[in-house]
Amino acid sequence: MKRKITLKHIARELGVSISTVSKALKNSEEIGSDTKEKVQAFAKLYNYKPNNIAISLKNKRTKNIGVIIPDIVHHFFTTVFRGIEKYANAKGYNVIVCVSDESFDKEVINMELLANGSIDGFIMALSSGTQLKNDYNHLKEVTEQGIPLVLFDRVAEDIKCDKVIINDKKGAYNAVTKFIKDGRKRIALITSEDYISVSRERAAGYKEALLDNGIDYNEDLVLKFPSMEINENLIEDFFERETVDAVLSVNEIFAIHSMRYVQSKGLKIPKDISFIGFTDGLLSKYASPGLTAIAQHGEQMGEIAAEILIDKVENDMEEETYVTRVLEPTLIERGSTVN
Amino acid sequence: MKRKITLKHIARELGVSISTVSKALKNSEEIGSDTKEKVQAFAKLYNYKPNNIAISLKNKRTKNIGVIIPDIVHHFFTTVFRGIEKYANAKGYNVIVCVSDESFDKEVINMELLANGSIDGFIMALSSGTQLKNDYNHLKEVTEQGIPLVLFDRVAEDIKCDKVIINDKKGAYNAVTKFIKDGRKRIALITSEDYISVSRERAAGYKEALLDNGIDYNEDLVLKFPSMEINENLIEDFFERETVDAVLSVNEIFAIHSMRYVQSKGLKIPKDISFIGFTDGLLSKYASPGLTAIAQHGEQMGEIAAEILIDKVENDMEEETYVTRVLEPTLIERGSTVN
DNA sequence: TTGTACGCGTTATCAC
DNA sequence: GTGATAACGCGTACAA
Repeated sequence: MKRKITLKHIARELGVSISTVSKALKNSEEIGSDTKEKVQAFAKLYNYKPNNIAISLKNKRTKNIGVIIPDIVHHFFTTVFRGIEKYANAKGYNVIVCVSDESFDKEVINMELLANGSIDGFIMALSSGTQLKNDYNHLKEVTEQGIPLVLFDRVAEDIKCDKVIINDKKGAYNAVTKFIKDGRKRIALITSEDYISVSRERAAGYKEALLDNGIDYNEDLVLKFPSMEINENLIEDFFERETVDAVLSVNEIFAIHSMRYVQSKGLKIPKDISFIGFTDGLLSKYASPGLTAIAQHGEQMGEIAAEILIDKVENDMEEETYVTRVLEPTLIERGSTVN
Repeated sequence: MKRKITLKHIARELGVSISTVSKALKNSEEIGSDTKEKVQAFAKLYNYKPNNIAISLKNKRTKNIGVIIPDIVHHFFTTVFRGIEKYANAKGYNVIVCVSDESFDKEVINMELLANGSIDGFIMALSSGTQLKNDYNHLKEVTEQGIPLVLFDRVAEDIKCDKVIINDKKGAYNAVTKFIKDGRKRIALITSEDYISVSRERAAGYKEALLDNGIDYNEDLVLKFPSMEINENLIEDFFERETVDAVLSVNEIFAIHSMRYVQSKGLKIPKDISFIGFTDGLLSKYASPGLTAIAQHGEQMGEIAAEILIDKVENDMEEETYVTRVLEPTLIERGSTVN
């Protein structure tokens, strides 16, 4: 087993000093060409590579960025992650991922762990636990230490940092407007509780689109799930109770379950009832009929977040100026709506 | 902005030496209780946390594990990752993820980067590029440096390291056996090229099950995609050319596309034609009818891989003994087959 | 042209 | 009980 070789080994072996070796490997002008050659040849032969950790300690830069997301087995987050990883890697950064599992405590623990020197900056989406608790002290502590932070998707108003989001409200607004144009009258919304920032925004867009088109907002047509977990009974109850001809869902899973349920009841999609769902993922694409979806451009979101973060990391400007980039959602039309 | 505080700061502030502070914080018996109290109070007040990088340098242990996977936007890999992350986190390790994007070069670059001190061990699935090239020198170099490596899912015979796989051959064998028991005669296989280890194994199981049941292996019934990319034309040609009453697919995507195509041609699933697909993911669950699937137990796979790796990392035994854990696949029956 | 000395933050050993 | 010193691996200002 050939252990990693260090400058010290090379120096000892060649009978020169460590700094000579260091300089020779950097092709420093100070070093004589014969010594340089000798050192470089030796280094190459033994495949010398500087130790990242030592360099990190010296430079106070790890070239690592920390990503904390609520869930990794989730198409949207995965997509964002790909964007982050792509950009970061191109810039020579590695990505450390921690999953908060929607839990406030895990989010805090992971964050504090990474903040002790392991990373140069954070990119994260708040866990639902954190949004529910509405406690952002862990974020504040990190930013006060001068560690850059970029939030995406699930953000909070009162955290001072850079943010990348999509215009959720507009996405919902456009979807509902399309329903109305298509002649739909009883438009339902399937969502989660309001403490999730994106759900709140989407619900607002839903409501506004209705009102702008002279349709009353009817709370009976809104099905709110207490968590991100699916509950078949609630779906069943809802569709038994209410007659609707269009459904906007804040995520794919809720939409797909609803589609299957109404289909099992003999309704035709999109003739009898129309569907649009947020997060243009695999399920939307492969459902039958295909689910018209509001694309959130996760990959782009990730790239932008990484770009903002790395820029901050590399040019640590003292001034506290934060940007919020708002991406425009896109409606991907498929068989679940008429077009 | 309150920068991170170090032992040195505390020492200077309290007028004691650095080593005294270090010991006091570790509750060392050597230090007087009044000094200890003073130091601990101060450290708490200023929220002192040891610097991970410095500790890593000293201990030659990073408490990071490197995960290199071909693709993150892929349900199976994502599932495995969750298992890894869960176990690693519970053991106090962080996970650095790199995506090889199915490319040999990226795999090599990422691996070398991380191997220079950033991680204590690797968990990875080979990229298709690497399997095609059949070049494993980068893995060899890493293991020869004494860095533990665990391969999962996409492995190669001649790499000396620990491995976690599922019995792909058996999964395919069982699926085909089920088809035959259900009275199916013309059983197709949709797969990718053989250089992908799992596809090769699955094809072998398919063949063996046929032969064991007295059915000739007919190459015309095997549709091979040149890459993991879907190609609608190939599917169309295949089903126009061949009449089949059962299809085993090495992944969900191929299966779903095929199902949609034959449905569009008026065939009924499972009456006229039956489907089973590998990788029990979201698509299988939500297809209509649901796709009977061979579950690969990704999360469990990840946990086992992490367990093996961390065990090796923490008890770096010199003896080179490697294990290969083989998980049993499970058939999840849904509407695409009769049961 | 080469080498010495110091610092990054921490811990362990040994001396006082 | 407390502190000085060395070491982890590297880079660099400064001295020779």
